[in-house]
Amino acid sequence: MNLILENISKHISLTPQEQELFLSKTETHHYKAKTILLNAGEVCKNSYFVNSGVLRSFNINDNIVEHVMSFACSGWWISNMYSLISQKPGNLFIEVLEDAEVVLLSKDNQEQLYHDIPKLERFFRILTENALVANNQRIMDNLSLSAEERFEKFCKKYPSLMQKVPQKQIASFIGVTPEFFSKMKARLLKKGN
Amino acid sequence: MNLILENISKHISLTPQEQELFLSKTETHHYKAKTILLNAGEVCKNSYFVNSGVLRSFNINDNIVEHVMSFACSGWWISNMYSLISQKPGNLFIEVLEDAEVVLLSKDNQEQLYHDIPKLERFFRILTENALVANNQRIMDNLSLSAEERFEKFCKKYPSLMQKVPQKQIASFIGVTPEFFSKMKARLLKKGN
DNA sequence: TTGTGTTCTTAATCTAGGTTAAGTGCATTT
DNA sequence: AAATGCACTTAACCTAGATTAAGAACACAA
Repeated sequence: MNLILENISKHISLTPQEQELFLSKTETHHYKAKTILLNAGEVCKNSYFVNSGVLRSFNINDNIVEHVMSFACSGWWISNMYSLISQKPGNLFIEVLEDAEVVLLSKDNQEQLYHDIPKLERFFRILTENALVANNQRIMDNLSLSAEERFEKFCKKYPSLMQKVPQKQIASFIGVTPEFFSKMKARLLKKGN
Repeated sequence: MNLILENISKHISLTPQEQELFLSKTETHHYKAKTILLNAGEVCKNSYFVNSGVLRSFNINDNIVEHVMSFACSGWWISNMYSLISQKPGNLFIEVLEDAEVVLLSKDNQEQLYHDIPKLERFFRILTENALVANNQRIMDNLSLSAEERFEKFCKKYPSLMQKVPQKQIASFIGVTPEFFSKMKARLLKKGN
């Protein structure tokens, strides 16, 4: 079955016609690793749902340092929410890390769907609530945990990502330099586990 | 006019009857400073909308250190979203910092309202989206800015809070110790501005 | 097959911010 | 009016994590 419909059906139920309407408003594309789906400075036109592969969003500050905002693998949505809802240029890049099949839902079509299938308001509300809870937790973790503790939490939460993405990007995600991450990893391996 | 209805009308329009129904599902209370509206370990039953005064949410970790998750003043909502949606015990406290008038909306009534006035799904979706954008920004700031830069941003974003809340709580919010905050503030004052 | 780049590691050195501790100036309670 | 407790400051010292630099291991393009 279709992953995105499965995803939706966890929170609301759509009739077959509604499902078809929904899908008709999306586009599915295949992208090679390193493809940039959104550049900083552009207005974000789409939400991206990952069928397979891995994407990430990140920003680059003045010092030419990348900061990873989020990863998305199979079953996850990713976008620049700020830019998407304000339709102003954002400062996030969205990039393919591993060859991916991605479902695109444009902002216009999303608004259209809210109109045609009001239940979808509920679905996206719940989706956004869950994202907010995850972000709340990440903020608390950044305020209260050491780099080592954040790393351990990351490993438990996203075990599959450890293999899939370059570790310098995990370092960036949890908020340390690649050099420190490497040192920390060696330290953890030494003292078992 | 009623602040909460004004708030809602910025995103959706309710008929007078709907407005009345909405209000009938809420309770308004007055609380003295230092009142705890929610304790860590409890299940969060309400969303809180601040008519006047100031609230904050925070957690206390093993070391007996407080970490401020959020402030809420006039016109803002506050809750423990994790606990509210999962109905599991959370680890946040919600406390009144300055005598406050607060509108309570229980989870049950909120669900009831989604049913009776589906437009409210849209309102709360938009509310949650905006909160998510703000949290995204806070995560980026924590990853990429120095304490000094985060402090300056805080001052610009919430000028009124600087006067209203103890500075040790602002320190906690931006992620530094009160001692370092004090030192940093003195440094900034010295070099003008 | 030899470049050219990219990721990862290691190590020396540095610093932003934490810790500990002591003291000051308030409110608020008694 | 004394006492207790917070919020804030200052200063000495400490450390998690950053910076700089160099080399190793690998990928992949020409």
